[in-house]
Amino acid sequence: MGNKNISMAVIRRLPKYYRYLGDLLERDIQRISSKELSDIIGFTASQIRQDLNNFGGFGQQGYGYNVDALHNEIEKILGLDKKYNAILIGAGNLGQAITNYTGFKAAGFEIKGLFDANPRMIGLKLRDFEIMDSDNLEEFIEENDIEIAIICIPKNGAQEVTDRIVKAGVTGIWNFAPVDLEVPSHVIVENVNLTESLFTLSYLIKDNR
Amino acid sequence: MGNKNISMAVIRRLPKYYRYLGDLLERDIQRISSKELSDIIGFTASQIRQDLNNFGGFGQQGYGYNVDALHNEIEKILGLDKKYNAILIGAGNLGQAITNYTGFKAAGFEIKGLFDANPRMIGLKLRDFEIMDSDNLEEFIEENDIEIAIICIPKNGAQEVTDRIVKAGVTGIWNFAPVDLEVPSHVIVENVNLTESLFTLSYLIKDNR
DNA sequence: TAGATTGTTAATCGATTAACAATC
DNA sequence: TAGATTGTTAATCGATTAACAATC
Repeated sequence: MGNKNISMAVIRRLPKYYRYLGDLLERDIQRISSKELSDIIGFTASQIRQDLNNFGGFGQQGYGYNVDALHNEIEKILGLDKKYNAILIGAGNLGQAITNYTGFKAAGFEIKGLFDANPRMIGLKLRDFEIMDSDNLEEFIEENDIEIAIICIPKNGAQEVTDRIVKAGVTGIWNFAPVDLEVPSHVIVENVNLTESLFTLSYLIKDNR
Repeated sequence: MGNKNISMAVIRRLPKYYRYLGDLLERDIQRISSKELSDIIGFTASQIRQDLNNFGGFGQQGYGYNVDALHNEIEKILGLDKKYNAILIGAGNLGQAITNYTGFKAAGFEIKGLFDANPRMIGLKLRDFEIMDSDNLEEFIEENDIEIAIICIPKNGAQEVTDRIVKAGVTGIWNFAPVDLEVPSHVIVENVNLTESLFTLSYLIKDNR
């Protein structure tokens, strides 16, 4: 498990490389040097070469990088070629928006079911799914080999639900609840904390005006 | 404008301090040392003291920090006591979820209007708002002293809309479109890039299993 | 006062940038 | 081959951690 300790700073730049390389592909650009990529992506050429060389020597001296090949390499590095079964917990406004989010396909995440604790939500249809009762979470996770859960419930129930789904076998969580979930070390949590983002914006604006 | 160059690393920890201090307040805890806070928040005590001392000496030797006072200080530092007029552009799934998001009040952001470019959306009611035509963006921004825009439109139109609203007076953007917007230096952009977050999760899971 | 804990300086660690030999 | 650009080592910069005198 795991490569030779890639730093989080590097990991968080990978999706950006992937996106910019995708843009270049759309514009039919075949080849790019670290210097040219630097100009459009905003990292230094040196950093780009350092970052990429954590994973392999994808370039060629005197030439640069083949856009398509590098795009493919990063796709593999990010694990976008792998498939994962996922569920979404909390079918409120945000949960519904996330359910309709088109980015899952690219990441190989397939939502297999939606859950909510609110009796008024249970049974409602959203996309191809009937919203299920959170009581049945464990059973569903075990029967459908669910690895990933997307948590879109309020702060309060989040830790309890996390404990249950982790016990049932979930090893990755995309967490939209504004809490730092406690999980065993084999479980990965990626947080999207809208409040923290908004407060950061507030700070920067105040500081700016 | 601006303090003595606070690093982004520090700024992004501030909302977390604020949140944990709020939790302590709810539990009626009056006083906390950097060591105790370290135990619950996960930063080192040393880092906590360093961070806070960028903004002032809020503690007292031999005592620690008064939770309520510190919470208030950080509130001011984050600019949560200030009011900002905002609009939301792109009233699709995500835009609707964001519109209903309760965190704005805490940040002092008041949504004054919703916009969409899709003729089928224009005129529809969402919360207290009738969705307006994006054509009227400039007029509305100028007449209502809008400082902040929340961008929830697809990647493609985002830069064009940004150029228009910045010209009309917007100085802060909460951007949910998966693009790096180009803005003049007086404009602040805070990105929430769901795809980048999801891809990071994908990497970590792949690397983990 | 004695004990506790801050504020702050100094030391360490890690990440970014610069430089350049290797090589296509 | 000559020119360009990588891969990689070394230098720098910045952020985190440790240490401790100041002080409540």
